Amino acid sequence: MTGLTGSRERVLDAAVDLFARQGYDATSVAQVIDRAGLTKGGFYHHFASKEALLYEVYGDLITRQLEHLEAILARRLPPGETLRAVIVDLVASTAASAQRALVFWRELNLLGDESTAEYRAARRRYHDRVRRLIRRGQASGAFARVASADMVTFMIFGVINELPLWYDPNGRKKPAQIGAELADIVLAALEVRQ
Amino acid sequence: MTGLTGSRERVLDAAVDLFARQGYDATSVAQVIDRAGLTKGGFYHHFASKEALLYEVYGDLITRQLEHLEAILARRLPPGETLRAVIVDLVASTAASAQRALVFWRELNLLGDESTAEYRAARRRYHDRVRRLIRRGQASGAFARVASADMVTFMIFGVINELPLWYDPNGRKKPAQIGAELADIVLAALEVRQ
DNA sequence: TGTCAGACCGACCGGTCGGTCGGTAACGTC
DNA sequence: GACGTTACCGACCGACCGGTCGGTCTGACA
Repeated sequence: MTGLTGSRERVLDAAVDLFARQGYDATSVAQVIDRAGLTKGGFYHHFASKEALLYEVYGDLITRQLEHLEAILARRLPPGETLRAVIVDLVASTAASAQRALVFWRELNLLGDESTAEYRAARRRYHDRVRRLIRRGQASGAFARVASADMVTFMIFGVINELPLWYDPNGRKKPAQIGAELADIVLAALEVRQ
Repeated sequence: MTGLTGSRERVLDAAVDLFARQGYDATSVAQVIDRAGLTKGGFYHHFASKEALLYEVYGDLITRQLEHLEAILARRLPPGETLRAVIVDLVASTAASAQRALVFWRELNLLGDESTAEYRAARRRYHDRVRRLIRRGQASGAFARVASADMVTFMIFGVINELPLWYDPNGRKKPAQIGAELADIVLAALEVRQ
């Protein structure tokens, strides 16, 4: 029955799972095709290289997240509401693609060549957008200057990047709840008090 | 002149740097010995295997951090001051051994066998101590219940684990300053307001 | 001067890696 | 029913991997 599904997708699914569990380097092409149920020849018919497989695993995850971010920013809500929406959305998309997010975040720092430049740039842009949002909020008085915008940004992405390590899709806490909780802490820290 | 230094140390230094930059799997023994200036035979005279090298890179970092933590807890300061001291100390030791911390944190999730059980247990214990500290602070009313102790803990370790990725030893911000800033945000989030 | 141990050398080993390639079977099209 | 295309097979390749091992050099000590 699985034969009906495209080999491409089966390979991709197997690769995501293995890369997430063992890492890219520690996973051999043989392992991937073994689980996907095809052979070397079949694999290299669909993919140019093992590395191409890795890029495909990344997919448009970061690009999609960036689009979401731009959409939220375009709504021009107050800084607090904007930041909350950004965090909730980012947690949701990260949880929904937890394995891919894990591979993305773990391997991107290792592949230093120009082939990952696109993804790296997208990630940096996401980072910059959030930092600017916080900095502007602080400048306008909406957010407290309890810490630098850089530190707050590192904190937000620090949790979310590690989310795939502890998030359990079958657990009690749903992504929306996790996102809300995280937004609560961050906004509490940034709350202006007199 | 470098010949005066022990080969062991030179190998270890080279390994830390290469592992941090490229990852453990992507680094070959040949690369390490090439940089350290000795040969295969010399390397295997000092180390039992490539994996042994990795354990040595971990060293007693996590154990030392755990000892620091216990010492701080033993002082029985108020929750707020304890948490601040813990964060500042953890940031300081992570920054001081940034490369080792990076390798430790990145590779530990990949090596699933029993050889890393010791390190894994130590890390989990550190995690548990901090979470309990926060939970008790919330129970006693010292900390706000803005979010679950789990989430706050994930946030603290999330930033610190990723610190080696952006921390610059030659940068303006010193570890003590980073630690203080991080403690400020966390404590601001946990501050009880009426 | 003889001896011994530790440090180190470098050729070599079996195995695994990512990747190639000539071939074949199924199928839509005319 | 001939033909091109697409999907796939599996034997094979050279490079490189971690690790071994017989041997050499050197310095401390007797």
